Amino acid sequence: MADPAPRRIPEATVARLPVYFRSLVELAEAKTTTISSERLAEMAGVNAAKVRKDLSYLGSYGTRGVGYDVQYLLFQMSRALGLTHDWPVVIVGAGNLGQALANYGGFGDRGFPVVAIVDADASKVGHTIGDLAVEAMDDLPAIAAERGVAIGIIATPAAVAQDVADHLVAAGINSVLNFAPTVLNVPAEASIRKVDLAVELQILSFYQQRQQGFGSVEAADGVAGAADGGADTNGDGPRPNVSV
Amino acid sequence: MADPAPRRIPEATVARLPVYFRSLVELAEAKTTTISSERLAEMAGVNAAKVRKDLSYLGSYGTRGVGYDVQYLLFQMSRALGLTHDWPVVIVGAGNLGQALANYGGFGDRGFPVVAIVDADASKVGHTIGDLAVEAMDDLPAIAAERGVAIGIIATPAAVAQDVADHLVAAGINSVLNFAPTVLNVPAEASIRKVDLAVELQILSFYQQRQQGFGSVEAADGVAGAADGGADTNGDGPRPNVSV
DNA sequence: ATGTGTGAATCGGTTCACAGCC
DNA sequence: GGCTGTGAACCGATTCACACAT
Repeated sequence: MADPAPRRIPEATVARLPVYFRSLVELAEAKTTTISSERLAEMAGVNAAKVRKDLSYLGSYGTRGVGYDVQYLLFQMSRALGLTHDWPVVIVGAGNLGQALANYGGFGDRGFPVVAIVDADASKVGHTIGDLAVEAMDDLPAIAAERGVAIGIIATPAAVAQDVADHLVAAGINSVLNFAPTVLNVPAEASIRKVDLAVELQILSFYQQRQQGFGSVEAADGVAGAADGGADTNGDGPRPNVSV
Repeated sequence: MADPAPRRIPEATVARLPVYFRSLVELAEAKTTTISSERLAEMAGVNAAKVRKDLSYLGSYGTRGVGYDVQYLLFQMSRALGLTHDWPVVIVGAGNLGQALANYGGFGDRGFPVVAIVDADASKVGHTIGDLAVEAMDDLPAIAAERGVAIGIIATPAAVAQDVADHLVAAGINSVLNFAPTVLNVPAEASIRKVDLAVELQILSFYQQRQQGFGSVEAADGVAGAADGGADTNGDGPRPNVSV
C-alpha cells in the first residue's frame, strides 16, 4: 500500500504529461513554489479542468484552496514519466536526418543519451558524427544489449523502415520513434510514435486551402473558415489556438 | 451546385487523409487501378470502417461491390488536401535543425518548396545552405509577400519561438509548423502544428516505464502492460500497433 | 456475391459544476 | 474565500451492422 497506486492513465492524458512537465521545470527554475491549475493550464496551453483531471490520474497531489507544490509535483511527474533515470537511445540511419539528430544534443540533456548511431551502408560505417562513430547495423543486437538501449529512432528511407523496426524489436528495443514516412507494424508489446513532416505540412495545407479556397467559386453556405488547425491533442474551444 | 460540396470534415479525419494519400500514391505507382477499403485500411494502418467513413466525408467516390478507383480518388484527395499547387515554405532559424530541414529536400518534391531561410543572427546572414542564402529576419515581410510564402517552419530556440510566431502571422503567414519545445499562441485564423521530439521520447518513456516498472514492488492487480503506444491518431484495437 | 455508404450504438475524452478541504 | 478532486453531462470520434448499388 505504499506509493500512489498506479492507475490506468488515458492516452490523451499521457500525451500531455510531458507538456506539464516542461512547464513545471520552468516554474522550478523561476523559483516558483506553488502553482494553480489555472496558471499551469495557461502555460501548457490547455484549460484548467483538463489539468486537474489529468493530474488527478497521478494521485491527489494538490492542496485545496492553495494549488500544487511545484517541487513535489515535479518529482511525482518525473516518476510517472520514467524520467528518474536515463533511457539510452540508438539512431538508425546516418543520413541527413540521422546526423542532424545525432548532432542535435537536446536529447542527452533531457535524459535520452544517444549511445550509438548505426547504418546498413558499409561505406558510412566508421564516420564520426559528433563524438560517435557510425556502427554497422549488424552489430545492433550486441550494441543494444551492452549499452542497455531502450529507444530506437528510425531515420532511414521509408523503404527499409519496416525492416529496421523488426530488427529493433528483435534486439529487445521496443520503444520506437519513426521519422520515416511509412506505416510501421510492431508487436503489441512494443510502443511506437511517429514524426512525419510531410503529413504535418499536408494537414496545414488542408486548412489553408479551406480558408482561402472559397470566395470566387461556390462560396457555399455556412462553411466558415474556422480552420482550427491544432488537431491531435490540442483543440481548445474559444481561446486562441494553442500548440505545444 | 458543381463539385463535391465542401462538407465539414472532422479533425481526426483530416489528420489521416495524408496517410491515405501516400498509400494511394504508392498504389498508383504500382499501377493498381482499384482498391477496397479493406486493403487501403491495411496500408494506412487503420481499420476498414474508418477508411470508408473518412472517405465518405470527401464525397461518394467509391463503387459498391467494387471499391475505389485509385486515380480518381487520388485526384479528389489532392484537391481536398490542397495539393494541386505548391505551398512555398520559409524556415525560420538557421541553426542545426533549420539547416537539416533546408537540406532535407523531401519538402520541395512533395509540393512544399523551401523558398527562404531566415535568421535573426546577423552573423548567419549570407551563409548558403543548399542553394539558399540565409536572409535577415527583418526582411521576412518582404520575402513573404514577394514569394507568396504560405507556411512558416519555426526551428529556433524555445525562448524566441513565440516572438517568431507573431512575426510570421504579422507577415501574413498563418500556417505554422513549430519545432521549438514550447507552447505557442496564435490568433484563431492561423493554424499551428507542433513537432516536439522531447515530448515524443517522454511519451515512449512513460509506456516503457510502465511495462517494466512493475514486478518487484506492488505488482497491483490488473495493470497489464497494454502500453498501446500509438496515441494521437493511432489507436487500433486488437491488431498489432500501427503508426504512420 | 461483393464492398460501399451511413444511421445507430458505443467509447474515450472533455467540460461542467459543485462538494470537500484548506 | 479559494482551489482541488471528481461524478455527471456532454461531445466528437470510432465501430457496428446492414441497406443499397453494382
